[in-house]
Amino acid sequence: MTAVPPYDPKATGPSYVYMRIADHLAARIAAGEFPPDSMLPGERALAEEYEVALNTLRRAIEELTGRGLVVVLRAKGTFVTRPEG
Amino acid sequence: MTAVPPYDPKATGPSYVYMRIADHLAARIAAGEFPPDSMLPGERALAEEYEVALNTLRRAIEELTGRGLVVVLRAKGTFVTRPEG
DNA sequence: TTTCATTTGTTCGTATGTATT
DNA sequence: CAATACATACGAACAAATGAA
Repeated sequence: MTAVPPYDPKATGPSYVYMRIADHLAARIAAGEFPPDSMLPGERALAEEYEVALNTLRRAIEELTGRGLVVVLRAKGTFVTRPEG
Repeated sequence: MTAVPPYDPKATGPSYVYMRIADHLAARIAAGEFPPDSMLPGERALAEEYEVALNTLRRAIEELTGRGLVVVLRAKGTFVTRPEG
């Protein structure tokens, strides 16, 4: 399992920034970069990393919660869910 | 069934603007002001009426969709769902 | 108890994009 | 093509919850 290529703002794929970021984060999770139960970097850190506004990054996280890949706990962090359980 | 009192930005209740607006809109729906299958006023109109930013009004609508009270159809409008089916 | 740092949550105002009619 | 209506995205500021000091 190779590492997920860095996020490329100009890559082809889903039209919307938040969706591309969600896909990219999902791939990083699937690749084991963020294992089950681990905490993701903070929203603001991720927003900086992906070079988007906070709201846009939050949209991406929202997408991941919708897919059941993460759970968000206020003032605590965003955590990778364990497949199944 | 009396009419829903006008929205009061300073009233007590849920702390968040979007939640108070969602509750207010839900009451208007329940009161029959917006009957099943009817279209709500546009987002911008409602944002003006409630004196909030567009994003905040949209957050309130999101809350209503979560409650199953409305469905949002892009470029068509926001429609009141029919209780049960 | 109070304070502080950390992290997510809300709200604003604005601009631009996309889908439907 | 134009009008309408919802959708995405930006940047900034402030609020609220949590836990540790």
